[in-house]
This record gives sequence, C-alpha cells and structure tokens, in this order.
Amino acid sequence: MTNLIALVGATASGKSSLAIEIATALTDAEIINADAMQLYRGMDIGTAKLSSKEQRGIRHHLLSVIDPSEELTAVEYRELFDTAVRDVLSRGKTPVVVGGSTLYLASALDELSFAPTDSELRSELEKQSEEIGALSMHAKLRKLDPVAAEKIPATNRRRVIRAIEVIKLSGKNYSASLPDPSYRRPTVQLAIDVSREELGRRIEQRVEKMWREGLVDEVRELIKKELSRTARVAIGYKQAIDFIEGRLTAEQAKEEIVFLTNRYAKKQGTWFRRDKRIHWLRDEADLSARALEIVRLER
RNA sequence: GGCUCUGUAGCUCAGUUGGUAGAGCGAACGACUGAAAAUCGUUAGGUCACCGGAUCGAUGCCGGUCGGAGCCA
Repeated sequence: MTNLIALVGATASGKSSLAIEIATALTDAEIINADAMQLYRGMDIGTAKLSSKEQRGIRHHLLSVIDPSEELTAVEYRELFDTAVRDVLSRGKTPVVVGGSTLYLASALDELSFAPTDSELRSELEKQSEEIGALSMHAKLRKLDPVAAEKIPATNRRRVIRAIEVIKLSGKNYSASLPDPSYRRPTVQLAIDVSREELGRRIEQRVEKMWREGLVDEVRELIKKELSRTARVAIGYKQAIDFIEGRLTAEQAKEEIVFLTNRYAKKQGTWFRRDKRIHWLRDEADLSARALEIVRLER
C-alpha cells in the first residue's frame, strides 16, 4: 500500500500541473510542496508558484510558510513535511509531494539520519577555513577521518567544514557518501522526462512571462527587508536585484536567469537520474493517464 | 586611400626571448547527509586566420592575402 505519491524532477518539466491533474483524478489527494524556494512567503512569480486559481481547489501544503529572512534546513523541512503528511493522512487523503529540491526530498522521503549541528562551532570552522586555507582545513579532516577526507575534495570547503563539524560533535566518523536510498514510507516516485532542448525553450518563455508579470515589483517589495542567504541567491531574485540596483540591464538580467535556470535543470537531472526507483514518464499527450496507471498499479 | 592595433578552444583572453599551447567561462559527465535554486570534481574541445619565405624547426620572425577595430584624410 502506497501512502505517498512524489512528483520530482527538473524545473519547468511540468510537475505542478501534472500534480493538479493527478490530484483531480484521484479526488482524495492533497499536494505537499517540496520546493525550497516556494516555501518562502512573497516569492511567487519567480518561483513559478501556482496561483490559488491554478490550484483548482486542490489543497496545497507548505507553500508560503516561511519568511524570506529565514532559512530552513533539510531537517527542519522534514519536520514540516511530516506534520503535513500526518495531517493529510489523518483525514484519509493521499499526499502528492511535488518539487525538485533534492536534499529536501531526500530528507523527507528517505531514511537519512542527519548528524547534529552547532551554529557556533560551524561559524568557528568557517572562520578557520578562511584563515588557514582550504588545504590545511582538508589536512585537519584527514587527521580526524582519512576515509571521509579521501572522498571530499579539499576545494569543497562547505563539505569539509561540515564533515569536521559532525566528527567533533558526534565523536564518530563522517560518512561522506550517500547511502542507498530507502523510503521512510511506501512511496511511488514519478518524473517527467523532458529533453534539454524542450526544457530550454520552456525556460526562456517562462522567464519572459515572469518578467512581464512583475518579477521586478515582487523583488522591490521583498528587498525592503533583509533576505536570508538562501532566499537571496534564488535564481531570478538575485538578478532582479542586480537590475534594480543598476548592475544589469533588463535584457542581461533575463538572459542570466534563463542561463542559470537551464544549468539548475541540468543539475537536477544528474541528481534524479541516479535514483533507480523513479518512474520516468515520456512527455506526451497521455501523460497524466500513464501517471495514474502507475500510481494505481503501485497502490 | 594613409597610419596604428588586431585575428590562439564554443566565448573572453593569456602565452611561447623560435622546440606544435594555457586560464576563466561554457559544454558533456559525475559527486552530494542540518544553506541544496547550495557547494564542488573529472573529461573533451585548438592544421595558434590563410598563402609563401628565411630557419634543422614557425603559432611566434619577414612578405603578401583576407577579416575586425581605431585614428587621420
């Protein structure tokens, strides 16, 4: 018995609208967002968030639930996610998870025990990395855990720092490889297989549309308050800020958004391709019918 | 028309006092455990514009051809 349906994959591949179709057909489904940026309140146009009209009466969870000044870790996301899932299940409904934020999805869907964190230790290590350099930092890791050091390139400061943090906090070695994934709850995962070229075309159109629909105004409103590190680097938002502050022309900003979105889609492709549990759906006319067939077979 | 500068990887450009070349970005592929729209890795790309000359040897020097930019007229 499947409790969860998850629609994952690249940005602009058509997840949101397929989710609506599936939920409508199932009649008892509710949607749970798994997009890191759609969690932010006030970040609507640039994240391609469905309007309430587009949601067609399907209940959506975890949209616009945190302030753009906040950050949300993968573990915190999992807590929100679990609450939403329990809520949906308690009413006898089926949760349809939709999103492309890789680490959030792994955290929510799969068995992954995150080691603890400590912001003080973290910032101390970050400072140290600045001072002594990436190579010395990596040498420190090598002393603590040669196996982990072997797997993490010295140039990847973020992962080196996190590994040292975990080892110091837990006293145990750091597993630098992702385990074979296993679901926390019975789940069926679907993704839409859209070619790079087609994705590129859609992204270009989507960026034009975002700009027309007022991305810049949305961003003007947002930057009245301090944005969190995460919100600040959201594709589209950073470039709109650069436009507003005169560092880019409108054309340059749009061009950069298109480019970065394509690169993002590519990266998502790499991540999802290796998950052998995903059912890939050809992007053709009877898409939702085939999706429903798989869902019914798996339930 | 004259003068000056210029043509090296898909793009922007280094470079070789003459011994057949590099970087950044891009591309392809990949990694990923409390920032994930993050943070990184690997690999593939070049008759060094074209033709000729001198040289053991030219992408580099000399001459010419073609293309680009600027200044003067």
